[in-house]
Amino acid sequence: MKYSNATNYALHTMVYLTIQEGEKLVGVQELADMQRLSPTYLSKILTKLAKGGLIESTPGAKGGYKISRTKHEISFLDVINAIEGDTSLFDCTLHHEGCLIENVMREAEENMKTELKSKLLIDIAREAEARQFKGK
Amino acid sequence: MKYSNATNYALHTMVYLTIQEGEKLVGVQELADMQRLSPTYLSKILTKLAKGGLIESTPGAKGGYKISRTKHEISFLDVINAIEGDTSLFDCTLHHEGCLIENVMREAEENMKTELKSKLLIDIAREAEARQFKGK
DNA sequence: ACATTAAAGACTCTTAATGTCTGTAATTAA
DNA sequence: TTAATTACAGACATTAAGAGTCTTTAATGT
Ligand code: SF4
Ligand code: SF4
Repeated sequence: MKYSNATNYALHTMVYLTIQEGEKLVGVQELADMQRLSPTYLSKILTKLAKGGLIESTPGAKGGYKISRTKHEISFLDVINAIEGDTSLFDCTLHHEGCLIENVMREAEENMKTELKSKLLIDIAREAEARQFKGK
Repeated sequence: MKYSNATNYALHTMVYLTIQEGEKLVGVQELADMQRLSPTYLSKILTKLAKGGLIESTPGAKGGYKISRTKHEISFLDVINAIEGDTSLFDCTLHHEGCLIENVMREAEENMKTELKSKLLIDIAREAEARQFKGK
């Protein structure tokens, strides 16, 4: 029970794209080099992010990816959901009416997700930039 | 990224054992029937719970399982950890100094876990009994 | 036209989860 | 002492998901 590596790659990618300035397009090659991944593999992850509306892609020469226009609202949860899907961690298919076990699990998971929803990429990106500026 | 079925089985088993009265021993056969599982498979799960100190086993004829003496302190988190291990959900092996991504993920996970730690089996068991009593 | 780039899909490989089967050791009952 | 019952351990098979590669297609700019 772990988050997939793909989620990790997606988060790195998203932070990287968030930091980019202006409308500059970044190709999958650059993103893959940064994380030492195969471009084709990362490509699938990027497609998921694009389908989730978190990034925008431009095909063709000089094409690439850039962060979505909703840049300032994208949370960690958004990224995770785009990759992992937004299914519940605890999946009892039976769903008995008013199940106490499900209630506990769901509530706990909810606590995690509200936290992930409150953390925005833009904040992390700013913090990362600030550190770099301080030379730390 | 889901909790394993084993965790589900473990939770049901633990609630069931918590509800048992006195020191009555319950065999794996009964526990397996209850959940419509193969006894041998459930046996492995029970062994994990026993190793985790959540239940106590007695071998031999008339043997079986009963809830641990720490009955009143066992939380959902205890059960989950006994089955899934207590590793982190987000496993970046690199662990860069002061990583912002890890910080966010760890904090969110912590929120879930504190919730799971606060929920005790005994409370769920009591609630379940109360419902039964009310005929609901 | 040609080079570049994202997108899609088929495919393989690896790993973890799920589950079965068989045998062993401990305990009780006869 | 023997037999039945039960937990425990380990080998094994099956399945499902994740991780990753390769090839082809479509879109875009030069
Ligand atoms: S009681 Fe809850 S967890 Fe158990 S089978 Fe029913 S719905 Fe699932
Ligand atoms: S920055 Fe954080 S998440 Fe990324 S590789 Fe380093 S430790 Fe892992």
